[in-house]
Amino acid sequence: MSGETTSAPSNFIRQIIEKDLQAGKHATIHTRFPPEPNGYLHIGHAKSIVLNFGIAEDFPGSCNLRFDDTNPAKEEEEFVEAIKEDVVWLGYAWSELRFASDYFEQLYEFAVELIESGKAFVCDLTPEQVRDYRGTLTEPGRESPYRDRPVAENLDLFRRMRAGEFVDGTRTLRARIDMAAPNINMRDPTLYRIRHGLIHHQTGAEWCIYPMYDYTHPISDALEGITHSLCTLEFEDHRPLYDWVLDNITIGCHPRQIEFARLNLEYTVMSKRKLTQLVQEKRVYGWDDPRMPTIAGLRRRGYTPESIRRFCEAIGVTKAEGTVEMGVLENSLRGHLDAAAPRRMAVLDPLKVVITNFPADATETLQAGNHPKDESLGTRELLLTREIYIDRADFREQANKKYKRLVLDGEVRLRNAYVIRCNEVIKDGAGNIIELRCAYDADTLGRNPEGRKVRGVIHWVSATLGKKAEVRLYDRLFKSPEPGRTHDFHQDINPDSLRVLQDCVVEPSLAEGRVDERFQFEREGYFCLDSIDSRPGLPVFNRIVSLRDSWGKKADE
RNA sequence: UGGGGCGUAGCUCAAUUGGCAGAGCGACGGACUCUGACUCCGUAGGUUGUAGGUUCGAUCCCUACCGCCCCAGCCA
Repeated sequence: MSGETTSAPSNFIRQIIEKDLQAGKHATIHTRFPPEPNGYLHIGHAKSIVLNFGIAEDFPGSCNLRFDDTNPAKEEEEFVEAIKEDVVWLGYAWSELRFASDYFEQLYEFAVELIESGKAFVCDLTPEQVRDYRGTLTEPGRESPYRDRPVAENLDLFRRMRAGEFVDGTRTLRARIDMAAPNINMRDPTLYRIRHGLIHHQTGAEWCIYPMYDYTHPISDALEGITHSLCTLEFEDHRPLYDWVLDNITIGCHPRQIEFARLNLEYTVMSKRKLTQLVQEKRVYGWDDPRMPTIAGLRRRGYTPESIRRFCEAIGVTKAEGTVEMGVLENSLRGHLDAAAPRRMAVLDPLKVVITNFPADATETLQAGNHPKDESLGTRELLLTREIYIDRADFREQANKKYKRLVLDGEVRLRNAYVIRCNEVIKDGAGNIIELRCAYDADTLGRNPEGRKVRGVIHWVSATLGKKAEVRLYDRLFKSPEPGRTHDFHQDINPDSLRVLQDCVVEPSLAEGRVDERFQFEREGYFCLDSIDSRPGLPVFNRIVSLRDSWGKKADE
């Protein structure tokens, strides 16, 4: 499934890079995407991926995938693999695959250098004391009593920290910067902490001290020759520390950190903490639940990599934080699939129609184009029989003139087939409509009837030859555009985010569908086979997104 | 109340760095149509957060306010 490639729109980061290139600062551009493997990637990460990999593609240059794996308490191999799969699925190839843990030895050596130059010290304060000494937003902090330890003692203590001589929480390595700095990140930040008993997914039990993000990230970037280190806004305060680290060690590279606003999407949550909760509390079926804003969820839902890339380019990159309407994501999929998806017919809420003047045992084979505007997508055969299903919503006993589907004593066209007239409505004892009796006009295949206009077109499937299917309709996971804005986000969970339709009937050609195919069910939306639950005998379709519907919005029912 | 950021149409973003405030999406209306889709045409929508100042001229420069976001993990 391919689409046209449009070049990514410019943004302030690309402009900075262009200027740096013109100024001769760099020969080529190197970026990186640095996820922490403590959860699955979501659509917000996609924004960063498209930005970083997109820049590497366009300038051109390279982009590494680097796992920021400095906290083994939260990280797992499962997430490493899931993240790699997501990046590949989005259509990108990293230049090099790295782990921050690849640099643990070098990180240690740079820490020794900082100690030797008097820029770092081993601190014996407890976590509570450190918090106390740090001061507040408005008051300066106090210097640690261990701040002026002799270099030799610091060296010895740090070596013994590594050797495992001290208990968790008893000592840290701290940068020696300025406890009175108005930027709290500069108040002698922690560089290393002690963590015994953890099995790191990459380094096993080799280390019992782990470096902090603020120390690890700039060095990892520099070691990889990154030219532009792109991150989200909350790290803006950390940039002085990023620069301080690189300015105070012997390293021949100083990447430029540039911050941009993270993505917020209406009617969903994007924080890993909340997504993890949804999974653990079983509010969804897993990280890949089709209602989740994770890449895995969107993939299972049926979103195409192309549509996600389009979306990321459409929303732009700035420093102004905002919330993007869900419709923008949906439209990116519609735009891609309208051009690319073959059309099919599926009846989601079947109502039997007997075509009384159609021979009982006959089957008429009709040719139908797979796409109204693209003949290259070919044609398929439709099987018309005496008994068919139409959607319950496509019939009313009476309706006003704006309603252009089937009414009693009215006509409608069966998509790709004939015009029928409804002559009789059959009801059960309770007054429910259970069947329609219609007659077809044999002279209306591929042409309009003489002397009258039939405005409506509805979809249908043979009742005897159609295949049973389950269809899952998804709605937004939350009822509120900003879940948890003023309260606990659980209160905003939409109880009707999943509707399962068991008795759907689809045209026979859909029985052979493959998981990676997307279809437009005409007049309904875009659908794909569920990759997990679909079975040969009972296909399960996910509705990726409905068709735009300007009718439903107008007050009618 | 310290520090760092951000305020342009309903949403997301532009505006050649001081020269008539635009686009896409959405909304609304219409045309077309064997998908109430797609496509096409059109309309509405703005005190550029507010108030001053500089200037012939300010979204842009200056000042002061206002609002929102982030920061006091041995998380990232």
